Amino acid sequence: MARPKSEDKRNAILDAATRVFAERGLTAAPTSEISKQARVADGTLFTYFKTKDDLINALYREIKLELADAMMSGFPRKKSVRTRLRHVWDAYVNWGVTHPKQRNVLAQLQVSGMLSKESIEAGSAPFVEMQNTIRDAIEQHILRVDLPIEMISKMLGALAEASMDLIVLKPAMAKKYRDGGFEIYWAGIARK
Amino acid sequence: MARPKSEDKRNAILDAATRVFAERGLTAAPTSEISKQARVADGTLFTYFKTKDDLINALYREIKLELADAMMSGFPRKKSVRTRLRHVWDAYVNWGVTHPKQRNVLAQLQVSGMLSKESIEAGSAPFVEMQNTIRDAIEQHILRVDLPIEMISKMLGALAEASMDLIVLKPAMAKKYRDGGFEIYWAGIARK
DNA sequence: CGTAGATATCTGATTACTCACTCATTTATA
DNA sequence: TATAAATGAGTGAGTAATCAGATATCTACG
Repeated sequence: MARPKSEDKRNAILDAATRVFAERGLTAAPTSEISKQARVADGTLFTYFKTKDDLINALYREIKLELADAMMSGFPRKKSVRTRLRHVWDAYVNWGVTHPKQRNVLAQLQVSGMLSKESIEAGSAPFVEMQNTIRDAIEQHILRVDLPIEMISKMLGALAEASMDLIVLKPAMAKKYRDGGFEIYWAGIARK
Repeated sequence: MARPKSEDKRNAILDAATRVFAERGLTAAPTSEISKQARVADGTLFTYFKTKDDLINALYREIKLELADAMMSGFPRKKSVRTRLRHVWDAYVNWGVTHPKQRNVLAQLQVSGMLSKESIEAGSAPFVEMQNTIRDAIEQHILRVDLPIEMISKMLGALAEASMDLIVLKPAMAKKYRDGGFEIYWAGIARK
């Protein structure tokens, strides 16, 4: 290899893409604006990502990985189910509130229909540990027996996202929303 | 007025827009494709909606109104809080499942940043009765006192949307998801 | 009832513009 | 010195919106 690709440039492009996508929307954002903000020439973007679609898929994987890192670092494997879920909840909500652009882009990506099967698969891979926690919980009869496993994780995501929306709207109430959200979740899924 | 605009044509355009937006995405959808599917000339679209942006905002209001109709028709004003919320839940979930394109477009619109303040206001106006129900419930101490009112409605929306996603994924489990979703919601917000 | 005129809609070719991507040339690194 | 990356003007494919001419519908009047 005569001249290697630069990891820095790749990251600069992904960073710029996050900003521009968040600001202008996935399809309305011109690649020229992304290369400009990344301080590379228009053509350079295409040596790192063959097409805009490629860039979008790569960005999705990148952000998902970041999120998984944030959620799974310090995961209390040995603690109670409630504690483990609470950890996931807090890490998720805190990440979302502190990374609004990434969260926004992720939301756009998930409804865009531009993600390949492979990207979607790759994106959900880092979250297996959470799935295991929930399986555990069901086997231990801590949760209502009549709830399918996929509901438990889906509802956590839904309520956490809703809590983030509220926190962004009224940051002063952050603690109340974060705690209250988890209370609703836990009371909703746990056995009496 | 020499020649009146036709309500039929307007509706045909809005209908076509729903289909095309759902299929191709808000910004990727060409107005020419919309006029084609509506069986009017390219120019005609612009006598009914000055700009594409106008069309988008009008469509948002239209769909929101439909949804409000579906949710509030047959609303059991005199029944218990639980029954009233259950009515709203079922109507919402059923509408979403039977109107997947409208639901998809609505989701796109809400994160698009293309909606005017007026449209957003107009869109939420028809849902006041639901807000009143929740206010009632809080005053009657049926719900946990520590939950802010905006959380109650936000979480209903979030859990209902999540339930719809699951139903679309596995239609055979529709009843289980719809009932289970509401159970989680009610157990989450109600006093013990 | 029928006709004329006024006015607005309808049409689709055209316009002005934007964008993803290419490519010939220059530059940096193994 | 060989090779790949970097550059940015250029290309072709689209796109929202316009506009001049054709057409439909309304009102007024005989």
